This record gives sequence, structure tokens and C-alpha cells, in this order.
Amino acid sequence: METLIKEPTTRNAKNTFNMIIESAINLFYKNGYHGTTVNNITQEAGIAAGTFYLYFPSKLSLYKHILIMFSHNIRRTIAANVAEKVTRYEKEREGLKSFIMLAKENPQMYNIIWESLYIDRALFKDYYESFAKRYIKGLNNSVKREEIRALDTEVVSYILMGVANFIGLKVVLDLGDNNDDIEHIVDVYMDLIKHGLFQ
Amino acid sequence: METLIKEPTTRNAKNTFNMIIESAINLFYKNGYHGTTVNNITQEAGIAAGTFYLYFPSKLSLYKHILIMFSHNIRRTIAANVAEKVTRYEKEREGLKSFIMLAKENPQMYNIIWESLYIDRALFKDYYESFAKRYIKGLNNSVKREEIRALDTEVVSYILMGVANFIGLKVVLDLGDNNDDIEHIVDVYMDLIKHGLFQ
DNA sequence: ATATAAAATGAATGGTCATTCAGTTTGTGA
DNA sequence: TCACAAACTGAATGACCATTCATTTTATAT
Repeated sequence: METLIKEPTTRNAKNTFNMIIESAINLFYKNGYHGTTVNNITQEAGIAAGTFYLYFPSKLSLYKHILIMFSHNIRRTIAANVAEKVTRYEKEREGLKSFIMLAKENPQMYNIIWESLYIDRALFKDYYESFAKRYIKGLNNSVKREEIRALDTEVVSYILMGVANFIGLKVVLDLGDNNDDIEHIVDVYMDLIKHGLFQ
Repeated sequence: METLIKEPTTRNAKNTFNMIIESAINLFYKNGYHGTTVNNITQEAGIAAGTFYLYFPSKLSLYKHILIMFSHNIRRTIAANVAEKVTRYEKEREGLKSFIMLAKENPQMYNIIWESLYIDRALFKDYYESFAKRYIKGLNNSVKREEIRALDTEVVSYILMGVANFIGLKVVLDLGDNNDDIEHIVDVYMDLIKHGLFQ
């Protein structure tokens, strides 16, 4: 409906388009969606306010565009890294590690995706449900191959997604003491899901 | 600074005060902080706009007040329920179950706490760090008693908090298929952290 | 009953922004 | 070099909304 974006064609226009997106990503991260005005964005991008509306019909449509870009990016990156691994154990390790590294290198991404819960709940749901769907498929395969135990894979997928997200949060927000070595965190996690918590 | 609330003294004033809070909780949940106006709140509470400012110096101060109320509530409830259990295994089970039930019975609470990440990041950090601190203490005790393995308890605390939060999210947002029986979810979780994921 | 303070009112204010549009500049193809 | 379209400009518009304040109502204590 409102989400139609006028994709630029010429070299210069493409440049402007990308500047808008880049500026918006940084400002949304720093000040949040509601704390960022269209004028902030255009100023940061070095263009006039009106130029914004040549490409995006509204501030919200820009936000949605960025969100969709990011979610493709995350899924693609993680899927590619995980596909290189063979065993479920290695896949699990790689999945968490890729996610945390993405979050750390690109905290804007992490932040903007979570904020969608308060801007467009449907987008948020779509994102996590389709993420979960893929995850569940992978887990089901591993159950068939008898690599992992036959637990309810839907519940397991949400448990493991929860872990990744919260650790991502910890890394992004510098929660806790935080000299956090990603390898160390991933090691603790793998130890936990391999041997369990209890003696 | 801005957070000073004028606590009401008389019976009627207390009533008004509570109506403001109750209306705000529901509206913040339904439409988010930014999607809720002070006039919405006062209308819902059946009072005049100006009355709001007899008790709260600003919209933000009301939000903070609600957030603090909730975080006390959560901590108190979970701590009380967990304290009744003896073994770490039982405490862990009770902690997750209490949290999910709180989230389900009171989705506003869950939602408003997470939104704080986009409204007042310092409050959010405080909340989770102090929650984690307590959790870590409990885990450390259990390590000493040789109930659980000697993992890095800070990392473990964030892992387990992540699980609780994401499952809470799933329940609140109706993510996935969702005939979710809380007992079932908790069982899967306990199985996972008891026996691990792998064969 | 009266005085006094506490509560409540709601229209008005002022600031903030997303969005528009009439006009200008830039690039390109003939 | 000219004309035409595509890009761009930025001041103006109008809606929205937190907050104020002069005034009125209500409750209480004497």
C-alpha cells in the first residue's frame, strides 16, 4: 500500500537514495525511529527535505525498507555460514557465532529489528516466524539423522533463538561486565547445550 | 530530576491517580508509548487533561513510574515463588514458569518493559543488569553446592534470561502455532538444560 | 454554614514535525 | 546549442500534541 519505493535509475539518483538509507540507519540507531525526523535524515544526507519524497512516500516506508533489507541480510549471512558446516553441533555453534558477530559489527541492524515490535508488529512477527520456520526445518532434519534428541523442535527453536537474541542484546548494549570475548560466550553456550546445566 | 511524582493522599485523589496509571498501561500496550497521547490517557481515565499534571510532571515520568512498578512486581513475584523451591532444578523450573505466566497474564508488563529500550535505555540496562546480578548470585550458590556445573555464571544467566524472554515474547505475541501449554514448554526447556540437545 | 485548601477542569498555547509544491538546477540526447 | 525530463530545492502548510493556567468544583474542619 504505502510501501512503494521509487527505485532510482541514474547513477546520481542511486547515490542520493543510498545516502538517505545510510543516514537513516545511523540516526534510527542513535535516536530511535520516533527520535529521528525526516529533516534530520535529509540534513545528514546533505540533501533537501523534499528530495526524500522523490524516493520514499513516507518516513514509515523508509523504515520498512530498511527492516526488510536487514532481515534478508541476516538470514542470508547466517544460512550461508551454517551451510558450510556438517554436523548439527558445528551448525549450532556457527549459527550463534554468526548472529552475535553480525550484531556486534552492525548494532544498528539488531536495534532496528527489535524496534519494529513497536512500529509495525506484523513485520516483526513475520520476521521471527519465518526465521523460526527455517530453524525448525533444520532441527527436524537433525532429529531424523539422530544427531539431536527428539524434543519439540518448535519450542527448541524459540529457546535457541532467545539465547542468540539476548546474547546479541548483551553484546550490543554492553550489559554486564563485558570484556566479552565472543568465542568464550559461544563456548559456554555449546557446553551448556551439550552437557546440560546440572551436575 | 523530572521523575518526581506527586503521590495522592485523599481517597478520591488516589482513585484518580490509579485510573491514570491503569489507563496508561492499557494504552501503552495497545498503541505504544509514542502512539499514546496524554489526552488519550485522560479521556480513558475519565478526567480532564490538566488533572494529569497534578500527579505527573510529564508523560515520560508516568512511563518511568509504571516501568519501575512492573520491575518490582516481577522481581518480587519470581523471587517469592523460587524461594519456595529447594533444589536448583526446581528453582530453575519455577523461575521460567513464573515468568511465562506473568507475561501471559499481564502482557502489558512484558511489552512495556521491552519498549523501554527505545524510550530510556538506561532504565532498561538497570533493569536487566540488576536482574542478572541476582540470578548470578543464585547460580553461584548452586555451583558451590555442586548442584550445577561450574560454567561461567554470568554468561549462563544471560542465556537463561534470554530463553525466558523469548518464550515470553512467543506467548505474548502468539508467535508460531501456539496452542502453547505452558507446562509443555517448561518441560521441553527443563529436558534441554538437563540432558542437553544432542544424542 | 463558612472558610480554606485540595482537586479538577478544558480551552488555549506554542513547539514540533511530516509532508507538499511551485520553482530551479542538472544532465542528456538530438 | 537547445529542449526536455529527471533531480533537486527549501520555505510554507497544517496537523498533532504535550503542557499551562485562569477558573470552578468538591471536600473538610471548625
